[in-house]
Amino acid sequence: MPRSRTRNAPETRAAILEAARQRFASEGFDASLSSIVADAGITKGALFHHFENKQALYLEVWTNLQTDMARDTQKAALANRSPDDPYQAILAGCRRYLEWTTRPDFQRIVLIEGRGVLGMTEWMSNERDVGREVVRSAIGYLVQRGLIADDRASTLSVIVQGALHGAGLALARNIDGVTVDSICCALDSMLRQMK
Amino acid sequence: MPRSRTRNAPETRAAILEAARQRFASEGFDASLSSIVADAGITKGALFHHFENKQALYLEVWTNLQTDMARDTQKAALANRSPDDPYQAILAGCRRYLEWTTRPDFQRIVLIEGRGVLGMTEWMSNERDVGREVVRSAIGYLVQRGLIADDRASTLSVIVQGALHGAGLALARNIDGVTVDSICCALDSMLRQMK
DNA sequence: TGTTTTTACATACCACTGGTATGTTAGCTC
DNA sequence: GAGCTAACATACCAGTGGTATGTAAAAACA
Repeated sequence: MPRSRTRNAPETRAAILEAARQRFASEGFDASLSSIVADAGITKGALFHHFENKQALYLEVWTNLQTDMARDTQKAALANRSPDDPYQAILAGCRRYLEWTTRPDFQRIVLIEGRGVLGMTEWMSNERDVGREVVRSAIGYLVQRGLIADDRASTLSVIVQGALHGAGLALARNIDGVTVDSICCALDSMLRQMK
Repeated sequence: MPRSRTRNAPETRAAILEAARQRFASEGFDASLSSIVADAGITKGALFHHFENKQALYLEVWTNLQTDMARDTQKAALANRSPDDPYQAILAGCRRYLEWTTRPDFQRIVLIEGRGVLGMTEWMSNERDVGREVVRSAIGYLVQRGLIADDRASTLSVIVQGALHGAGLALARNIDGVTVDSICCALDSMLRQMK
């Protein structure tokens, strides 16, 4: 039933995004727009007024989750800086990231479906990969300290990001022998041995 | 136009799979079944006779690519065994895997869309992850040699797999400073320092 | 050999989807 | 207070995955 209250564009937009996040999290991209607009209490007209198409809506949900995670992860890292151990902060960020991978909406929307929905063009070419930027800046921090060679930073970044990604998925899948602690332990020695 | 030749189930099935692989590689899961059956020279009746639904068709295309890659990778590893350096074989396998990540169909179907299409249930719960088995057996080889602790094998496996995955995607995305050689070099030191 | 059953498709059709074209109304501008 | 625009609602459409049904050939069986 369409809402009777006076119009309020930002509120409507937020309602759509929230409904979409929940539907996409539970049913994936296949979640119908009809169900989303019903949850949001509006109609398809409103949805297509605020978003160009279904992909654009998904992109915004995906981006929001991604940036929230990045911000939170970076916050955790900064809060755990230690003057005599540069790795402490990064490892704290890793641990925080692993917490995010336990969130069902993050799992499905960011880890599982996102890349496929956004497609080759969106996902592969552009610089929307916020996670990579975070890892990259963490590695840059180690480069600054002289702990990693400058020309290896890019390669090590993608490897660390991939490792974190795989570890998060493994946690989500409850793979035997893989725990948050076992991962953090492995990452610890892995990072400290990188040069 | 439906084919006029006498019926041949395996051939029809193969034609569907081949047409599906090409369409899924170029247009993604959104590729319509109409276009696939047209390419294969049959009708939707035949397709739904051989496959339960679109997902099942995709699953088979995905599985075939995955197993082909696994076989090829393992072959490359075995062909490069060296009596005095156990890492040689594994690194050869890694290099071969990176070659696979340059194939457009492998990129899109396995690396990008697969996990999303198959969905949480198929992808997360079951043991269809052939890549993980390959990495796991490689790590198991190092465990046998006493180079890695047994209880760390699982965790290190998911990390190595994730690193390879991320590296492959980075190559596909042409990220600055990331080359096959830079990755192999990083993996080399990473593997040798694992314990 | 004649009959029945099953396999391997083709055809016709349907519910539903994302998306569009067209209203309609509240609020702001001048 | 006339005109314009933002913010929706409504009605509709082409195309989709999927199904129900038809059918001919092969295989199984008598």
